[in-house]
Amino acid sequence: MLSSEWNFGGAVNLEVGLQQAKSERARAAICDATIASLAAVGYAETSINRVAAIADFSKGAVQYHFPTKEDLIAATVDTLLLRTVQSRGAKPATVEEALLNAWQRFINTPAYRALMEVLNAARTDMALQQRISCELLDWGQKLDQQSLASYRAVSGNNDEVVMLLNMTRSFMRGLLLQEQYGVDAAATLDYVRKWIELIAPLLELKDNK
Amino acid sequence: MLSSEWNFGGAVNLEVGLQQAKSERARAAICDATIASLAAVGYAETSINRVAAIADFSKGAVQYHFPTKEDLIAATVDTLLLRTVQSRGAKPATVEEALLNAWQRFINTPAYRALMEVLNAARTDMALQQRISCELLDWGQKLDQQSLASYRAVSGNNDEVVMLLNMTRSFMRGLLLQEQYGVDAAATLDYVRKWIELIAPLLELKDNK
DNA sequence: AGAAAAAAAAGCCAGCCATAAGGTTTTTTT
DNA sequence: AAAAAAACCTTATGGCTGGCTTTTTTTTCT
Repeated sequence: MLSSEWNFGGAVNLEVGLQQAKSERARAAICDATIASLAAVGYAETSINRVAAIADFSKGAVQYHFPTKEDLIAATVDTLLLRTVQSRGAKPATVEEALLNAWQRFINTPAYRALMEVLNAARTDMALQQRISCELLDWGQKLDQQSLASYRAVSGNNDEVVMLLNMTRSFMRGLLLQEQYGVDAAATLDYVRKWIELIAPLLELKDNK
Repeated sequence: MLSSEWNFGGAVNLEVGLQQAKSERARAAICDATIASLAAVGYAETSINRVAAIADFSKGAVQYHFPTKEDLIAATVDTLLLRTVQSRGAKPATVEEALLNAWQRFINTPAYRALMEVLNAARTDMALQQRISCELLDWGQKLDQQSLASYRAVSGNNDEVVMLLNMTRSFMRGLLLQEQYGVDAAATLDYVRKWIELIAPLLELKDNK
C-alpha cells in the first residue's frame, strides 16, 4: 500500500515511489539476466535480444534502462563486483579452509565466470575498458584490504599477504580457463589443494573481524 | 625453374607443384593473419573480412582455403599448437631460468594470447570445442611429456612434475588475464618470480636431451 | 484527468558468414 | 603444342543478426 512496503530491501530505496522501486527491480532483473547470459554463452553472444528474452522483457525495455550495450555491461559489472565483495560465509577455522572456500564459493561460480567474460572482452575493447577500469581498481583495493584484514604473513611482511592472495586468484582464474579442455573437475580440485598446500604454510588467519 | 626450387623449406613440400606450394604459403599467411587478429582484437572481432585485410587477400580467397570460419580457426589452432610445442630456445642452466623462460617466451606472447582467445570462445561454442578438442588433448599430453623429459621431482614422484608444471601454466594464464586492469607488467613479473621461488626447490633439471 | 515514466514495437543500418558466378593461372591431357 | 581440367582468386549477392533510434502504447503518479 504505502511506498514503505518496498523499503526493507536496501538502504538505497528509502522514500522512493512505487515507480522508482519497480524500475530498480527491473534493472536488477536485467543485470541478473545479463550475468546468466554471460556465464552461459559468453560475452559475444550476450546480445540485448538475448538478455531481454532471459529477463522476460522486451528489447525496448532493456534499452530504456540501459541505452547502450556498454551501459548494460558496466551496470552488470557493478552488480558483480559489489556482490563478490560482500559475499561472506561462515568464518573458516584454518587457512586451508579459507582458501578452499575462496575457490568453491567465490571463483568457481557462474558469477565469476561472467566477470571473466567481461574482463576478457575489455582487453580488446578500449571503450569498455575505460568504462569499467575505475570500478575494477576500487575492487582490487577492496580485495587487498580484505586480504590484510583476514590474513597475516608468517614472514611478518604485509605485502606478502597481498601478493600471495593475488597470486592465488590468478591461479584460480587460470584454472577456470583450462577446465574446458581435457582437465576434469576432480583434477582441477586436486590442483587447488596442491596450491593451497604450497602457500598455506606462509599465511596465518587473523582472529579479529 | 624446376619445381624442386620450392623444396628446401619443409619436409612436407617434397615433390609438389608450384601451385600447391603457393597454396601452402597462402594458407600459412592467412593463419598468421588470424593469429595476429586474435591477439589484437580478440575472437569476436576476428572476422573473415578482417583476416583477409590483414593477410592482403580478398575475402573470397580466405573462404576458398577455409570454407567456414570454424575451419579457419581450427587450422589456426593447429598452427599455434604446433608452433608452441616445437619452440625450443637455448638450454637453461637452472630450474628458475627455465621457468622464467616459459613465461617470457612461451606464455607472455601474442601467439599464446591468440590461443587463449580461442580457448575462451570454445568454452561456450560447442561446435568449435568439438572441433579442436582432439588437438588440445594431444597438445596437453605432449606438454606433459616435455615436462617429464626436462624435469625431475625432488620427491621422486613423476606425477608431481606434471602437476607442478600444469599449475604453473594455469597460474601464468591467470596472470595474462589480469594484466589488463590495474596490475602492470612489473608487478606481474614479480608474481612470476615469487611463484618460481616457491616451486623451484621442488624440481630439478634433467641433464639429458 | 493529465503529465510523466516505463515498456513495447517497428524500422534502420552495418557487419557477419556463406554462396555463387566470373576470370586468371597452373596443371594435365591429348 | 594445343585443348581441357583443375586450382586459385576476385567480385557480387543474399540471408541474417546485432545494436541503435524512433514511434507508439501502456502504466504510474499527482
